[in-house]
Amino acid sequence: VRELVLIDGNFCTCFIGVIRILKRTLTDSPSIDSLNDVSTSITKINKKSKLFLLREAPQTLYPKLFKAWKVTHLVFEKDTDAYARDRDAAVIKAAKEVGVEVIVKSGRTLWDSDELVKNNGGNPTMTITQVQTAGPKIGPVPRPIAAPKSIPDPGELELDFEQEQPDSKPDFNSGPRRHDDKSYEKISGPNGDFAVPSLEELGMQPATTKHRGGESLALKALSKIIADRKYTATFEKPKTAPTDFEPQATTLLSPHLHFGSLSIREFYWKVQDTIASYKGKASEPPVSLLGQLYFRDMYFGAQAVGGWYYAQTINNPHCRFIPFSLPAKINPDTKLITGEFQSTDSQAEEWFFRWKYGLTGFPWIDALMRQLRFEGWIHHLGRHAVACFLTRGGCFIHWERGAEVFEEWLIDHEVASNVGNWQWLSCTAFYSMYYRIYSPIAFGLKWDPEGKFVKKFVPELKNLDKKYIYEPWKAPKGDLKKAGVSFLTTDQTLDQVQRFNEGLSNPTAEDSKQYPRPIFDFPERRAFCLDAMKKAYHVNLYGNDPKVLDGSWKELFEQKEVGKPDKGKVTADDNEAAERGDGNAGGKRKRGMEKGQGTLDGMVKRSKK
DNA sequence: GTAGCAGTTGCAGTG
DNA sequence: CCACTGCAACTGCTA
Repeated sequence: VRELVLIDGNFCTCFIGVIRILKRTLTDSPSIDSLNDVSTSITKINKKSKLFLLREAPQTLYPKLFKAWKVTHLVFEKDTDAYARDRDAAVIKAAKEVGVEVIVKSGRTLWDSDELVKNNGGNPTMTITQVQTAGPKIGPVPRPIAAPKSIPDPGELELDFEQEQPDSKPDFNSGPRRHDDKSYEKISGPNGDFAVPSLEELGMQPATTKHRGGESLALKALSKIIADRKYTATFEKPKTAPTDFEPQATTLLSPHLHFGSLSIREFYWKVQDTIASYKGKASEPPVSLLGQLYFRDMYFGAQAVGGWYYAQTINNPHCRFIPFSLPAKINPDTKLITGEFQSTDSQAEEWFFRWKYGLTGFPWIDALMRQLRFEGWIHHLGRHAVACFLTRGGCFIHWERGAEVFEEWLIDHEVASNVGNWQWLSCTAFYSMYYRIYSPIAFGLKWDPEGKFVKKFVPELKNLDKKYIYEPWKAPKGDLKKAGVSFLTTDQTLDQVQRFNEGLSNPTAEDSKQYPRPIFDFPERRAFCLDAMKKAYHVNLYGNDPKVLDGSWKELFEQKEVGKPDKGKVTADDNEAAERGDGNAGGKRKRGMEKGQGTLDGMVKRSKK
């Protein structure tokens, strides 16, 4: 983990932001754009000023900086991410010790996530309804505040202390880095001017994404959206095509919300005012534009309670335990995930890496994963498709593995939304209709029967007849020959995966006409997953269950196996579980436990019948 | 306390 | 092209 700290001004006000350069690879130029844009904006207000950037972690930097620059006030935005809470607590403590006044403002979400939780009975917000009830209790979303008209001069910028470099491990950027990271050689940057670093300076190759960052662009994009009143007022997420590109069907403003280059209040009120003045019938949450923001607040509210455990299954009381392949390794002392996964299933591992690099042999899935890797953004429904495919609707691989890939590549990545959506799609939290499974063939076909999206991102298949574009393995030899397409062997496919994993090969495979065969028979895997999900729902364990923690969950699943063929029995169990009334105390959820196994902690508060 | 309904966006088949 | 159903079936919310 490396951090860059942004500082401006040092008299009575001090504008401070923190940017994490974390697990960023091929896609990240919006972060750099955002920094440059805010710096330019500051200079426009005061020619002597700009964004002053120091290269050191805030936990170690601030205590020294407070003294060196005689800081009187520290102002920053509240951040409820688990890491950020720890970091900010350390910084606040250091500030208090030297008498620096700390002002924390909330503005990352519509409502302060801790307040939202308070107004939801102290519980994590797990449904959109809860957000829509709890939010307004806090009050209306505040109107955005205009940018300052003046900013004081920066003053002296002398640094009378040594730089402390962060740990070099773990180094998430070692893969895509092309030469040494020069950004940490000097605390005020290579030229001593506190400048924003370039990707080159960080040792990274040029970003492949076409998406750019910065407030100027964000406001322009927002104006354009608002100008289309009908689009803004009648937006319905499920009716937007995940296959649309240039232009995409949704707003593409999420990266700006992530980087802070667009105020969520600005967005909320611009949309709200447009709806208010719209003559026709406007759409409503959850499908409307504002509905999307409510979901974001929902995930932030859930994270605000869960802390570090929100982002993993183990020790998470709100995450259903499902025995997916490739679960995380756990530190037994902290019960936190270590960043590595258990590598005991070689087939699952092969499937995982082929999924990651867009080589599953299912063109719809591969196209989406390549769009993710090179552009850092995919449509929400596209994310659904690949997430369902990796987890409960295909590979049966752990959602944490998918979330890690999204964290690495998405330019709009936020822990709360990313983790929450992976839990949603894997039916481990927020959502439970696991029998609704996306087809890697039918879903793309529904939106894009011509296969334009696939042909754009899987150019190997660009000459293939649309009839086979979602199922090239079904194409007759003649059609394949005409399109110049041939199939990679498994070994060749794995070589390709290896090259991509090392960041070596030209990612677009522009000149290749070779494409993998599908990793598995989808209908077969669909049936397998349905069955496995059903079983896991009946066993009904959550991440904080002692049996999950100590590994004895395995026995429950084996016993389940024995009773499985008798369908009537399962139904009877269901009924009994429902009758039992579910001792649902203190957030410990143990619903529908299997008969004869009801000895787990906290579950046996049977309501008297 | 409970029954019935609805749920951000499934799919395949029918009319 | 749309609306509806059956598939086999989960859970929060509301009345």
